[in-house]
Amino acid sequence: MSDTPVPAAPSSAAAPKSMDAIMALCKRRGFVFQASDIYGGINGFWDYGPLGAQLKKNLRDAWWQDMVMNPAWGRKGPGGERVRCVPLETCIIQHPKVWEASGHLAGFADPMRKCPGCGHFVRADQYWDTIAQWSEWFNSLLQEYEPSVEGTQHPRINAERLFKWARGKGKRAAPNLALVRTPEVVLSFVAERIASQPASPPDLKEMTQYFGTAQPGATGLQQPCPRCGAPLGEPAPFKLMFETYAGLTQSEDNRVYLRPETAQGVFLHFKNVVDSTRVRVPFGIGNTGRSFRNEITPRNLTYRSREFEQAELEFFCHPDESMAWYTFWRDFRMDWWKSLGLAGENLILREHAKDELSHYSMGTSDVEYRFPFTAPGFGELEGIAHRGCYDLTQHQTHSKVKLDYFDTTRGETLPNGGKKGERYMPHCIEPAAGLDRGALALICEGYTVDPSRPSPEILKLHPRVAPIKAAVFPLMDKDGMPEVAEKLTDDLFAKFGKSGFIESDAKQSIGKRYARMDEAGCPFCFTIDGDTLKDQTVTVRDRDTGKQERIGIDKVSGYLGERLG
RNA sequence: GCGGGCGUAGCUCAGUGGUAGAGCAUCACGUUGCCAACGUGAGGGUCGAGGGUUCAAGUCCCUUCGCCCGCUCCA
Repeated sequence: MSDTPVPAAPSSAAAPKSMDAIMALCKRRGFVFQASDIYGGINGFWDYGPLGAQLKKNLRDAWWQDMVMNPAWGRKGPGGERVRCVPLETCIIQHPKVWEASGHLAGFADPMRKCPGCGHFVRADQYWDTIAQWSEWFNSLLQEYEPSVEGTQHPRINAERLFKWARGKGKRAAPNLALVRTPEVVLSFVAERIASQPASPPDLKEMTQYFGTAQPGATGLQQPCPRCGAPLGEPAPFKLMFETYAGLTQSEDNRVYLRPETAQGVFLHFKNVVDSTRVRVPFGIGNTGRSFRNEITPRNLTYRSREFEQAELEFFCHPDESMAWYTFWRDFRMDWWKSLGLAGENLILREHAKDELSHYSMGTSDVEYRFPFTAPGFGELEGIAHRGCYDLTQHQTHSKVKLDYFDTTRGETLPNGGKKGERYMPHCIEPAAGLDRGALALICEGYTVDPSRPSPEILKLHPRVAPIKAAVFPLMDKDGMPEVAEKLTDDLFAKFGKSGFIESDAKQSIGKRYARMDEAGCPFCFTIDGDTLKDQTVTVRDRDTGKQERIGIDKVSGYLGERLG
């Protein structure tokens, strides 16, 4: 160690963490590997190494514990009652009609049109909306039109102004637009069109297509790219759901889909759960599992991958209470992520604007984390959506099975003191978390470079999720210390092995062993030294501060138990 | 899908057509004994993959795969 003064570590806001350094650590220490690595990798798929697998399992277990087994840490719901949830585990492949009912099939099969000029994708069914709202050149060109003849949709054109636009502004805004490339030719086709059918002049849409077409006789009218003006290619369905076949033949009849979200499996069993479990609305059903989306652009390690794991709760309640439950879960989910170490300004709750909501949603919030690759912006960790009664209603309609609920605690009071009951379609609040994104956020948040320490890279994982719970080191590999260390290791394994590794290492210098544990995110190291043999005490070293204290060897498991949460 | 950058040891990277390299890490032995100590040694590479040019390719050309960044997409 040098004696030269070390400058204070820059604050996290001033120096964004290096994603490259985080990725190197992930691979070096076995958190994340590229899937099919030795075959060159496969785009959009990532595997977890030993530490990553355990980190993610700890995150999943924490979710399971805090959302299903002891929901919301025992917080009372809006009505003052205990929150009730039950677990469920549903298949990745479900009946294909499920995705028809949920809207995923239609939504996912949207034909996309690709621009050969700039590679831009446009949804075929939203072409005119897109061009009117987003296209710079279109809106610039629009200003060159004369006002339309009163009472018609047909703008009048002024060939001279359009020509000037094509030679000037158009060149920059829409370099590939036919009108810009060959204005004389295009304008002559337009003049021809107007002269041939004076009774029905071209409207704005037709005119726009003329401007995007170099040879209408040869190609027919084409639709120009909203970005660069080149004629868009043929619509092709862009399927965001993975497909396969269940059965002997690869026929249309046997086509099935890998689920793009776990939630639908839960809705399908709403009635089964009510009928088989003594639950009453309000209650929740929790489900974790893999989902699949054929993302166009997988990016940023596990942040957007094509196979990922969700942890979703579908919480069913009476429509009148739904907003209160929405608020309840939204606030709890934020607190939950904070409790795992994502405290501070890197975590925000973002309420969606009205125009951002799905047509059925009465409110949606995202828990968002400032990842190094999104900074200064944020990336979604979890969405908490008020889905109304949309899903149950959809499945009721498509399956023709009644999914409404008869609530015997509501309705008029009967003469005998009971309630008449009320039949209604429950509303659903859905906190849906991405476990891979969560694990990645924990790694990014924990990753710390402290140049003042001899081992600058530290992974400050919360003890509850840390894959290595503790390390036991004999200071020297002799004089009876290894034997004491081995006994303590066995003891800690028995007590804490279910939630993480207990490391033990006698090789190399103590500093090197501490440093290795810092980088792997191990929160506590217990060191057996010469004094241990005399007075039965060990030193505890804290990962985040490097500070040490001395405790009795018989107090170690209690000490650890308190802090692992 | 487009544009740009990159791909050489576990990690970070050098290598300017002519013998495959360094630091760190890993392992062994010795020394040391509370913060990546020191010494000596060892293992580890189809230079992402395939093809081409050349007497000769990590290096030049083509194709392809993957990662990163910017667009784009994200029901």
